[in-house]
Amino acid sequence: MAAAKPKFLPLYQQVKASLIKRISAGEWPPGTFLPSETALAEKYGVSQGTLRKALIELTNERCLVRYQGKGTAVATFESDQALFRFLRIRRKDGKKVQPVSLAVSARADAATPEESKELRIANGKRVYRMERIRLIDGRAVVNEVITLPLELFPGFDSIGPSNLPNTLYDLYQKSYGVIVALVEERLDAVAADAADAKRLKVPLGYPLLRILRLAFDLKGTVVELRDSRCVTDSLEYSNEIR
Amino acid sequence: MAAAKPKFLPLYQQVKASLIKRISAGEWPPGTFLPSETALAEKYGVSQGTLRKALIELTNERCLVRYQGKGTAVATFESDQALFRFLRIRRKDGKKVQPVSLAVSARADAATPEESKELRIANGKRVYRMERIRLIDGRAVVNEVITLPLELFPGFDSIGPSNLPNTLYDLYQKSYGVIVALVEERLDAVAADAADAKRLKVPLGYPLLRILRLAFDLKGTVVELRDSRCVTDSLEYSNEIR
DNA sequence: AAGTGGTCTAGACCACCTT
DNA sequence: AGGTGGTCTAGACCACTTT
Repeated sequence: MAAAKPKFLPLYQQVKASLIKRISAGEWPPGTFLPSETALAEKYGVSQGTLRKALIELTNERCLVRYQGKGTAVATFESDQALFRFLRIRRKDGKKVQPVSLAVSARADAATPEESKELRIANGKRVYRMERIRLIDGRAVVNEVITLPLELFPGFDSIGPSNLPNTLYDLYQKSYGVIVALVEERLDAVAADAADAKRLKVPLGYPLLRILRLAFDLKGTVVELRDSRCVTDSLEYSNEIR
Repeated sequence: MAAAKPKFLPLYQQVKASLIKRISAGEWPPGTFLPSETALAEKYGVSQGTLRKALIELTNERCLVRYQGKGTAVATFESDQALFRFLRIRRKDGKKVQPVSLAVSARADAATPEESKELRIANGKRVYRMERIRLIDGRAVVNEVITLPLELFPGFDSIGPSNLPNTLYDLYQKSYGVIVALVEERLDAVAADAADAKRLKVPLGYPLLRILRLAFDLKGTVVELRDSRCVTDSLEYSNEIR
């Protein structure tokens, strides 16, 4: 292309940024296919190789899925791979687990100072707060509080506590167009408090693995705060660092 | 119908495998530069683009570092970025820490059944076992046991316990050509035992974050087992999932 | 000015999926 | 057979580092 640009940003980065914007805007809903490489490349006025580079980066970032012979689709949270993408809890023998969730409470409320800070919203803004227990093999092993900024999830409080699905990220994406692209987790060891002891049926002071999670969308906005306290008798948190 | 799958390995993957082999063999020691893309491409009889694809993958896997205008070098563990690559422990305010190590004991021994299993070596093979404490801000916060298969580190037992450097991976690489390319960590919460209590100056039963780490080299061989038990009063384990 | 990696192009062919 | 993404090539030009 002959457009003289004072920009330093490589062409494929510009294309990538544009694609992120269009995907975020819902131009291609989750699970649907983008136009082919050749078609997109022509629309953008770049070569197929340049466009491909943008698509490959978005694929590496789990935003797209490419199928040889079929096309390129916007990623969903439905596939098995995606389901376990953010779930680092495993059995100590290495086997994967699919926890069952049990809602304890769920309601809209004003954000606590800590929630405001973590979610990066103004103090006292309205949030939706869910408490739930997660069971593995019928035993309560996770005591969890999930907080959402209501601004990003209008009408979320009209969903009854008992109607919440097991996999929330799929709901966020399908109903609100909120795509969780990155989570940040901070772990430490804590002693079980009275609520933990009651809900998880462990003695007071029992060592729990605490996981504080922040979820970010494609543009880097914080979309969820999650505080999980886990009994790790038969479970462990598994991580790979390359 | 047992359809024999015709193995099709792309050219750039073959080149990549060959480069891994040559780097592992020490043909280009850590920190030194490889021949230029054009030179390597000609030697392999492939196009520059194909060779570049191999180099870029190795760069993504932190095995190489590419400098525009200068060349491509074998990565080391010296840079600040590399130093913190496997260190996920941070202060709770997010600040990085550089722990100081204090050797408690270090000696060769026969592998315990658990060590054999984790290191994937025959039962009773000789290992080198190091116990150490790690201090942050002068306070003992990590109680750690590190086990190495002596076969991979001949003569390691001749290093005195007090001569061990703070950053072991740099030593592995420089003295034994062992490049740690990937670590796998499994975390849980445990209660402090008598040894923990004494060394970390916490009450018996105090909640500790336990990190079991396996380190792998470029070819996927287990090269180190590390069992760390951490006081997380002012520290946390930080992780990002994409 | 020369050499390196980084971007971009255009075209060929291969592997895979669908019709 | 036709379309899709995956690999491979050859060449051009740009950005950066060194001489």
